[in-house]
Amino acid sequence: MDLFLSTFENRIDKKGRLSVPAPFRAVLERRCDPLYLFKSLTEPCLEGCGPERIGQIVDAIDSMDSLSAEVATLQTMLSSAQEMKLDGEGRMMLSGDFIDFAELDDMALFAGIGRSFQIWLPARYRERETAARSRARTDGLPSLRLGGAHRPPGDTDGRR
Amino acid sequence: MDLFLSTFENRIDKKGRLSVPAPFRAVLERRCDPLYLFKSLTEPCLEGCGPERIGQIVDAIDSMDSLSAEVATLQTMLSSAQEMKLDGEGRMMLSGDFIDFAELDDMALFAGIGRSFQIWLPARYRERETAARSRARTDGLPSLRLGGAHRPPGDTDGRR
DNA sequence: ATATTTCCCATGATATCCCAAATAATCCCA
DNA sequence: TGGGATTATTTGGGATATCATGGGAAATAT
Repeated sequence: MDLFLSTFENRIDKKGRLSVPAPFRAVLERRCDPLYLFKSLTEPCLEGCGPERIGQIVDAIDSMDSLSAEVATLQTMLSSAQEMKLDGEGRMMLSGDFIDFAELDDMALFAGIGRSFQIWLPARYRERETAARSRARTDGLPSLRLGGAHRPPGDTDGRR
Repeated sequence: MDLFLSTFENRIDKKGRLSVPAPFRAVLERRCDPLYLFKSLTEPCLEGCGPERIGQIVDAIDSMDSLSAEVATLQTMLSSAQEMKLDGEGRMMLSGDFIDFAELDDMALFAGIGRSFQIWLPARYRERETAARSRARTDGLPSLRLGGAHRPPGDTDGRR
């Protein structure tokens, strides 16, 4: 299973183009997946993912009560989602809406978080990162249990 | 699975014509589907879809008690539905009834929500989006099953 | 006949494609 | 292990194509 990991910082040129980091492109290309971006529901950043995540949202909507507030929320995600077409060099064009929403100017930070990634204003991402780390120090770590079944024998605990 | 995603804001010209966003047209053309519009049952907007969705509504009605109130409601959707014909440039003409119902003036906002899309007065759509986002921040996100292969292996859906 | 609607072409704005330069990462051999 | 060479990646800019929009003319209806 290949995942989106690590962070990358790329420039947004004056035409609004932004290179998708080559390792992220490689993940998508291997799966022959197009890239989707949408506005995060809870944070000032963009989320990037493949089609399976979008499909989950569509299916969830179909299986829910169409009058519920939750459906409206999921619809908001879809309405902000775009299939990004990449040019020959692996760049995408960010719409003005995306740029405004994430408050980007000339640099964008890609943060891989496994099955998806986020795009942040670099300064804001770093604030968040230090805040999260200091929270971890005072509040302790969230409980992490790594997949019990497929751990090699001899591995005694699931903490990092 | 190609879907209606993202939002587009287009002008209604003085002849009453409105361009259907090219990506939405592409979805319909690929399937050789005509476009249907009908009045939303629950909100002041128009719904757009292909024939399969209309068929679903018809089937739902057939399978229900024909005297129920729900059937009457669903029939309302069908009776407001129109097959839209597009001109060579991909524009449609909205009837006065549609314009009044969605309270449109000179701009229309298309919001893709997967298998269908909606047409809103832009300002009204934005209110609704803002409300959904603040709800998501306070109430949290609707639970989506993540990670689970939720699709049989070998299913090629979702790829370009 | 008059008002609409449909078809057709023109235009400007914007996205896409294509090639080249600059930067960063990797390799290879001493 | 160091350092130069090679390759991969990111960035820039000009040319081309696509799309939304506007208006005139032809067709249709009232």
